[in-house]
Amino acid sequence: MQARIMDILKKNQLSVTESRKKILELFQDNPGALAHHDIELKTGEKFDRVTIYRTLQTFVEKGILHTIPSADNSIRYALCKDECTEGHHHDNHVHFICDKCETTYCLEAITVPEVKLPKGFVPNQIEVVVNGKCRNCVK
Amino acid sequence: MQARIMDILKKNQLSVTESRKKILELFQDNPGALAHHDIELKTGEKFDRVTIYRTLQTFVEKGILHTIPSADNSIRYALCKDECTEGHHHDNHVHFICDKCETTYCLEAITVPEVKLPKGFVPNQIEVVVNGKCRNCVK
DNA sequence: AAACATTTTGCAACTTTGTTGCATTGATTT
DNA sequence: AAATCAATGCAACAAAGTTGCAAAATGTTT
Ligand SMILES: [Mn+2]
Ligand SMILES: [Mn+2]
Ligand SMILES: [Zn+2]
Ligand SMILES: [Zn+2]
Repeated sequence: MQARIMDILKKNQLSVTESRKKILELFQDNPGALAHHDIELKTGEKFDRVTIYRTLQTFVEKGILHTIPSADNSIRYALCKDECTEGHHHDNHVHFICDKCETTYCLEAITVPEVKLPKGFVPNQIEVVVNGKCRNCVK
Repeated sequence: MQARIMDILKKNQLSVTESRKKILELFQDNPGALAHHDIELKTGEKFDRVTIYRTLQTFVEKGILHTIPSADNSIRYALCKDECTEGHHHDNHVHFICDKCETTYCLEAITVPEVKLPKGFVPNQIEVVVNGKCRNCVK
């Protein structure tokens, strides 16, 4: 695990710091996505809020994390697969946000469908976010 | 136009106030979606920020406006079609956010595609948001 | 392993965004 | 036009996000 984390940082030419290690570790240990606020809680006052903002920003730029849009004003972040590189994300999978437990899943196996657009519109990225009950909350 | 606006408010049993009329008017005159901040600007200090928050909230609850998720922490709002009612939205169309001019379009003609989910996940709502260049910015 | 150069961090100060309670104002009903 | 009820604006706050800068940590060179 620890090795994996170092690798990711090294590969992206990022210096290995406490906060970066800890935050990456959080994402590796957590099944779902995390919002800024979740990270603040889970790191327990250990790092400054500003550091967390900057770390997340760096990770997104480097292609280590991707963002998941939402209609509740709290962007969620999740680990990218290896194909993502600096400035070039390829996270074309569907995301699922549970209405009950709020867990956000990367459904890696479900790729986003084709979408036909009106004449003149040129797509760059397509986000598909599904809300509903997750497998733990459905019952 | 003015008639239309009164109708909408009346139909939803909302009292007809300056702010509600003005904000609805904004949405009718604007082709795309608007974020809270846009509305503040376009109404020019005329209404209290709190009033705008509450008006938007009311309109969403009543099925007059729907929200469009984004990954930039600013929810956009757009007019619903007539089928939407209190607590029951049916805005199952694709949204397009232009990377250049930031305009957000409701592509009413494009309905959201089917999405197969893993076993145990029960969908409630599906949001499809496309980023790219709009017909005015492409060229 | 020390000294140097370069990043990253934490703090402070600030801006922006969002929330809540309450008195005043405004809209609707009689 | 009075009475009733709902919506607004204000104040005071809480939460989220930004920026500049000195101090600390990291990586690199000797
Ligand atoms: Mn994902
Ligand atoms: Mn729409
Ligand atoms: Zn759940
Ligand atoms: Zn455009």
